[in-house]
Amino acid sequence: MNQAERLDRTFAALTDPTRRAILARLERADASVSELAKPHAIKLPAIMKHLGILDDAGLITRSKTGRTVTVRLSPKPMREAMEWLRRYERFWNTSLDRLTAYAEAKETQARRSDK
Amino acid sequence: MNQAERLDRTFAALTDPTRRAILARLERADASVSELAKPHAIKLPAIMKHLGILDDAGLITRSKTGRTVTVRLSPKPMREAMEWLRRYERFWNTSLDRLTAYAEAKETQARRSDK
DNA sequence: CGAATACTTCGCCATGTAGTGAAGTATCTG
DNA sequence: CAGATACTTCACTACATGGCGAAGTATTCG
Repeated sequence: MNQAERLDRTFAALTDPTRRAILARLERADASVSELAKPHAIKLPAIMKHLGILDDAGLITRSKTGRTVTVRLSPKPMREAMEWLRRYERFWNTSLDRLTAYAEAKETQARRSDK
Repeated sequence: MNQAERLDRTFAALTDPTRRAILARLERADASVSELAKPHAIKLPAIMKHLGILDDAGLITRSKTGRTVTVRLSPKPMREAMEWLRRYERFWNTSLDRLTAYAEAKETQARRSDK
């Protein structure tokens, strides 16, 4: 799986509020499938699908002991996602005036080189 | 729109590689719709949908001058997304954490079996 | 053994996303 | 005015996601 695909799956996994809640819960401590399901109003099969998506994205690992499955956080892919976002830091730290000035300069430049 | 919805839309917008490429392009300079479309193998209507999704997520703004539309980056929602991810930094940075220790053990194990 | 527990899988439906070709609306340009 | 340019919208197909109830598989308890 390449970088683009990993980012696809990671961001996709993070789009759902139930999945973000599951990750936030796992940040505190490992949990079983039924413990993860308890706070949510949805049925187990839906939770299973969410766990499948989180697993595919590499954000959790699962291990079975007896009949209970322990889910653990494995947040490395989130780091990659965050590093992708970090590129835009300068935009949200720069004042709007400077940003607009920069944009307008670029636009003028672009028009000139077009002709 | 509340925080959860904004995160939903932001992460959803970032799942698609075409949209991430568009954002990366806009990071360098503002662009028209057709300029944004040029490097991609898909047709204009598909680009329009991507722009609609980026717009709904608040990641771009569009302004029409004559018949050309200038697209600008508006990355504030990305900051919120990044701040959500920052919570997990300790997991990928703290070597004393038991989960990280577990992950590293797994990795060492994997490397050993790779050789 | 039989029942309860903890998941897991199955089949189904509704909705959203990603793409297409075709047609429509403005706005320049010759 | 006619045609090219720059989008925009429409109608449609295909597939993934998110949910359900029902049924299945192990494991543990009484």
